[in-house]
Amino acid sequence: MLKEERFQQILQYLQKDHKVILSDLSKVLKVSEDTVRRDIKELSAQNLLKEVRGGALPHSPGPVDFKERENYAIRKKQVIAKKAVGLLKQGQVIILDSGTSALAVANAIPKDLNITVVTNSFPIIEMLASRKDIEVFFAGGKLHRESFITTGHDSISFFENLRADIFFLGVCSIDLQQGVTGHYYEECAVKRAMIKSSREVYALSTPEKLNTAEAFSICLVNSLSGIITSSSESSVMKPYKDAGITIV
Amino acid sequence: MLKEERFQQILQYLQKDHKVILSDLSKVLKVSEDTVRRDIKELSAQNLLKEVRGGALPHSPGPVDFKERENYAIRKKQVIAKKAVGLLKQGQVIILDSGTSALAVANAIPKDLNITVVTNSFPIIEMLASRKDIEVFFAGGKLHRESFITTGHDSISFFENLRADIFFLGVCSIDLQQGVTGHYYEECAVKRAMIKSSREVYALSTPEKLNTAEAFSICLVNSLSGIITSSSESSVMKPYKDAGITIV
DNA sequence: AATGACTTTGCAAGATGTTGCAGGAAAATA
DNA sequence: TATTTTCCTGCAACATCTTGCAAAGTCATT
Repeated sequence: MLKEERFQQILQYLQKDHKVILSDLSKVLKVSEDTVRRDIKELSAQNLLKEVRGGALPHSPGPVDFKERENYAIRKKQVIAKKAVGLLKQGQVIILDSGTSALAVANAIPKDLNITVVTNSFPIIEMLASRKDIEVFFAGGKLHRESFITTGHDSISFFENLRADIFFLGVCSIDLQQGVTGHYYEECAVKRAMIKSSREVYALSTPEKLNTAEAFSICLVNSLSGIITSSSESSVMKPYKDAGITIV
Repeated sequence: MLKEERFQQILQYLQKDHKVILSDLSKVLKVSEDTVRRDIKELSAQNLLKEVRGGALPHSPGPVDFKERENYAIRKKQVIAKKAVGLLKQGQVIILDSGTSALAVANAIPKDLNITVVTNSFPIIEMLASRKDIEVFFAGGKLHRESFITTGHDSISFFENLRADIFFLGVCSIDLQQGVTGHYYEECAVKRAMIKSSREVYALSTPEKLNTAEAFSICLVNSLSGIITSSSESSVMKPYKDAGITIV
């Protein structure tokens, strides 16, 4: 059985019984208790459960189906998120964009990384509110209700006065010719400022967003340090690789 | 049974019966009284309940749930909120502070007023997210987790570049001699900037906050345009009235 | 296939956490 | 004050966790 399979099973049991116990899982999954313990430690680092002595509990014992729905979207993008946080190094300053992909990245930030997060997205603030190990800065500006972010001059100038190590550009359309494009003018303007202020820029993109374009231009594909995607089909990514773009 | 499970159960019983008794819990949870005592001591250290001789009590009377408490507080402060929104005029720019009083004001803003709200409080943004008739600006800065606001240079300079009609100063201590004072240095610094940028400043204060003082000074009482309070007892307010302060 | 770098797994020894118990201290009650 | 109840402390037995290590497995490259 693959490690990821075990992860899924552990989370499933947790959802069903509202707790899991090391010795039980060891029997059911037919691996040693040590392995289960290590699995749980890893899942805990991803904020998917709470590690306790002897087993694990759901992270929030509150209303299950409410959080579940949000978690669903995040879990689907965990492949992307995992790749993204893999790029992070101790003490870095990162910019997190809006969108569920960026939210998944925020959720996946490991415990002991001591990074600083800068964002203009309210959902990300909510996600990181309880993470006392992460320093969080928020870019002020006008509330943009469609994306639940701030935009406008204030937001842009906030990012202009900043130098970040990595910027994770949230879900948007990517096309080799058109570059990266977005739907709202104001939002794209802020994204451009974020790009300018970052040493590296990684676009988070699910495969279906590739080879599509929207109204407003954000940047050319060669401005990107790389594209992070969940796709394993190399055929979709090949044109980008051929164009010299790093695919994570 | 896991230790954390016991914790949850103890808290559950506490919520249901408004008290728990060591000997009872010992029987129900099938552990020794000493263990229950140690559990309660630990929960008490986390401020989740109040340890008393022979058992434990809920920490604060009233709703335990976070959101519930928010609603509860808002309802209590509706008198203040109603008085506050009575001062508003079409098209004005207002600054809303942090705290539940200001949140109650945000909640009470009438539909057709077309005002612009500026704030550094995340709960207020959440409250106003669906109000498409209100233009909302948010002051960026460093996330201050205790109050769920932004603070620091960015936040202050945001307010410095602003001219508001009215500022509703959130819950804080007021005393005739000490003036208006607050608990966190950073928070107070932002409040001072808000005051400077506003034509009128109204303090929102429940009666129990009057004649108390905290560590950091925000302003003198004569810098206030008035105090908005729910108290109908004129005896409490008389010294302030005598000092020439408007009481709403 | 074979190689080498890397990850995963199970094991063992020592460290740490948890629990119930006993004896004495402290607080409430009579 | 005497008595009862509850609380704290230290301790021993036990369960669980951490760490390091070696064997087995995985993967890309040759």
